[in-house]
Amino acid sequence: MGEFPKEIVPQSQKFFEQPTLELAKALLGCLLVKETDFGMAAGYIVETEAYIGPTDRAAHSYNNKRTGRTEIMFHRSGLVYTYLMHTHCLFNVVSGGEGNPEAVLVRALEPRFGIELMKSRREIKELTKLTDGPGKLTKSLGITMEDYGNSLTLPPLFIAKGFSPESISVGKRIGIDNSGEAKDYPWRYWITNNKFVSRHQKAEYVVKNE
DNA sequence: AGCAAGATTAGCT
DNA sequence: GCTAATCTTGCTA
Repeated sequence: MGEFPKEIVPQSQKFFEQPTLELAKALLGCLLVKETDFGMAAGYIVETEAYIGPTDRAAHSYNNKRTGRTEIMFHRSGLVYTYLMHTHCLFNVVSGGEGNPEAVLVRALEPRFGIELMKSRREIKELTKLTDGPGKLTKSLGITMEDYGNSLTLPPLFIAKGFSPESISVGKRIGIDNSGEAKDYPWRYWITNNKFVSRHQKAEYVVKNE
């Protein structure tokens, strides 16, 4: 780990073993780090969504559906679940524990390290459009399907300790309108007033930290 | 082997 | 707000 700034401290396996809704909140403020041959890029997680497979119609693993794509969700918490959506790779943290297919989708980051590298990958200049969406952040960090199934406690792709947000907003998840009742579950979390979130939405409620 | 759908994005009206 | 782009997965035959 000598090549990383010393403030980058990976989260432990234990961190990923909390209940999925708790983990989705706890991930806010954490640093998502990706290392490649071109260098390291990282950003603070500012927006997440929880997917509780067995009973959540919006989840790929709804009704415990187990396919080549969802297989990793049935494994231990803290692994990488990446999948392709149209032309984009989306990044999720496996949760729920062995045999319980749940996950947290990371939807937006606040760029922190390797910003020039991110800009070159996206071919844009505006900082606020670099990682404000699930497909944008994977392209900026260089996350691909090669990361599928790897552990998030170790390089090249891992989650490190960050800061504790003052306030967390809670709302409905994005882009799942055809998922029946599940579309209204308040399982989207974002750091209140953060300008890097993927979309502005009215919060169902707000959680203040002391 | 064929096909429909999709946890998105960029660009245009 | 609306639509095209673009391609893999998973389901049906």
